[in-house]
Amino acid sequence: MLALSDTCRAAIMGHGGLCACLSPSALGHLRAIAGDVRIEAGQTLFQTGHAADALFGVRHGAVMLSRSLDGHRRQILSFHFSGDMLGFAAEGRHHCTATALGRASLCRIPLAELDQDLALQRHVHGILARNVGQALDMQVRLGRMNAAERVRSLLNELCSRLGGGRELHLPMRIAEMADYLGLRPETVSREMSALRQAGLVGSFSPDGVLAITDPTGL
Amino acid sequence: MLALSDTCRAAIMGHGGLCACLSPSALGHLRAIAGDVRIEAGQTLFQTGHAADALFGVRHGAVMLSRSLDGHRRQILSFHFSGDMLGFAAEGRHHCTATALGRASLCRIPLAELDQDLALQRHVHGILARNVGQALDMQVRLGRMNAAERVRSLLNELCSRLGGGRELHLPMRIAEMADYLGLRPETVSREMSALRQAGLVGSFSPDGVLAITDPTGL
DNA sequence: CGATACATTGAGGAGGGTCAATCCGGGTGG
DNA sequence: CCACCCGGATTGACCCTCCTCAATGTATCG
Repeated sequence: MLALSDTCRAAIMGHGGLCACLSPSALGHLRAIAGDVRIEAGQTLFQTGHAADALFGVRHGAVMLSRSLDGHRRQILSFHFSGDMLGFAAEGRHHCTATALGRASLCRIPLAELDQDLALQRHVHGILARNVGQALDMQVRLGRMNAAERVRSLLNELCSRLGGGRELHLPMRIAEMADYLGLRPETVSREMSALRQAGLVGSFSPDGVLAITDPTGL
Repeated sequence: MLALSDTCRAAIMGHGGLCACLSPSALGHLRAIAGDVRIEAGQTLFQTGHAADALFGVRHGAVMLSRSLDGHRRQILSFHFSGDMLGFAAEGRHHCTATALGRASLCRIPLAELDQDLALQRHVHGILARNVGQALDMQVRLGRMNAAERVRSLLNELCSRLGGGRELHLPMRIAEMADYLGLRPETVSREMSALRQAGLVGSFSPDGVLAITDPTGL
């Protein structure tokens, strides 16, 4: 098992990552206080309304945050990959549910520990501010983009966040993309087919690998 | 002119307000560092991309945050009323534009001052976390609600935030509601008419006053 | 009193939802 | 090794919600 600092450094994210831009001494402290969590695909890390007593950093795998409306309408709020943080809550209660998209491992930083560390606290504040910015991006997507634009912008986002050049490894299924974009799975599939016919992407293999034929064209 | 503490105390908001839950001594300090800003209807407080060097608290009036897509598609991200804070930015740049809905007065807290005050900083962190929660509410609205549900939830939100019992004073026009809800003005108007015919709301006078006939029915 | 700005209402059309059939790859069991 | 099954992606046909465009109503202001 890799040490916390190693796994977090391994994350490419220049921004948004927790450990990426911490000093060695701060990293040492963080390693001392951070716990370890592993969850299987589909399991939840926390649920809406649960008490929030820790922040989490994704080491490996992918986690999604979601909320459901009257039980059968689901809105996926965000995807979190290696190096990303999640678990921010207001008034001590989680306002969404965190579910693993595949097997995932995370580090766990108790809020009590966070209160002790001023530098870490400021760092987390910056991450939180960026989270707000991403939430606003989503509002524009959901409020003012049509289906084709939504799918393209999602692929763009995933390309830049997951890297991987011409092979985009999607950790989620069409159904999750749809619930993230405010669309139906059929609509997402149709738009993907349109992109394929336009020569921008290749085939979408069932193990989640999508070939990006024309990265700039997206 | 009212003193800062007075005007902020006047704000009813139990949560989300800046001054509401500060101790008298903290309030004194805040009054010492906070500046004063007044803007006319339609004027902007800051714009996307501008350097962010201060937070703002609404004293009187209403302010909206918005972002525009290719110039002619606008998404309104949030409305801010008396007692609300705005101006949170990531990496020192504003990621949206703040526009006054009517004549508005605000207090201005330089970020440099904020760095000095630990208690205030923690307080602001809490407000920021709540802002994230509201942004997630919007994602559910925009992604998974139909037109009727969006309009009703907006009216509900405004009722609870603006108070005023059976007379809801709307500081924005139909066009702004539409750009907030991801709809067209005509659609919002139609849904309002439907609520009127259902007996839930009364007439919508051109000065922005909407009679709430059945507050619980919403 | 006309002019302007905005809300309202109507008619028609398009985008995306809904439902159902089909396809496709992988796993299972004979 | 092959038939079968199963979950999910794909595709098609149809329909409904919301958008679009245009006309009308209405209050405010010069």
